[in-house]
Amino acid sequence: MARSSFEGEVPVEQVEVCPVTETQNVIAGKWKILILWHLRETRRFGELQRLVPGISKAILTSQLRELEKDQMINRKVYQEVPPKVEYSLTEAGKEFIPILERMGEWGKKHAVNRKTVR
Amino acid sequence: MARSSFEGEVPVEQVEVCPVTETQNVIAGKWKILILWHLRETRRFGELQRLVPGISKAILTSQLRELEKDQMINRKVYQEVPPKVEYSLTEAGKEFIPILERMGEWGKKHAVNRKTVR
DNA sequence: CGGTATCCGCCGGGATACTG
DNA sequence: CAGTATCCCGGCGGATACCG
Repeated sequence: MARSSFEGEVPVEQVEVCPVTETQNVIAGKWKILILWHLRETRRFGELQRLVPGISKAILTSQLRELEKDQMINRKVYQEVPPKVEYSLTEAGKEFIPILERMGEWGKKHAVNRKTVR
Repeated sequence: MARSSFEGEVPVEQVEVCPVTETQNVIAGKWKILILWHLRETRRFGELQRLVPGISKAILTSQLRELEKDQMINRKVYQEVPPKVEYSLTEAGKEFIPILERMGEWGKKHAVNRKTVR
């Protein structure tokens, strides 16, 4: 997969990336969709942890950091004691919500009884 | 995560599944989006392998089997020598294409320079 | 309160060889 | 031509303990 360093191979830079797959990668984390969904309203860290049942602090943090890197969410730190951090959607994140809604409609109609375990 | 068998725990069946996440899981395979995209037209196995550069027979087969289980694609076997198998989208699969298109638009606009490696 | 740091298990995907 | 059958590896996600 263009990972070789043989001479004559296509340089990695030239491999064309599919924007659809790139988009999929942005939301590919196990909890990211739920997180984005709840971030339609600004939320604090602990609030998110309550809203996403079963997630640990460590994992929630890593998912949030990745979403932040991909510029889906903003992270606002209030310098006070006790600490307070607020997360919200960026413009890109907001524009993604309609897609989530369409995925939800499709899912209710078609992905109800899926067999593949994942 | 509701995997325990402790008494008093919520039975797995009652755990509410998010239809958006379920939808995400359907297309979560590394090559599935590309495969679905090319299957807008009916394709043969070897054709798909040429259209999805870098995928092996084994992996292509597994991705196709999963898509089939999730009822995104049809698999039609022609009983002849040499073998011939045609893949096509189901109705559910066809209805998913518009979502892929919207993901593509979003991706071209926002996911161009992502930092997260995946 | 909102995080890090560390360790670890699982499984999705890759390589390769073989087949009806 | 269109697949199986194996073996293997990296990395995501989970558990737990500690921190400013």
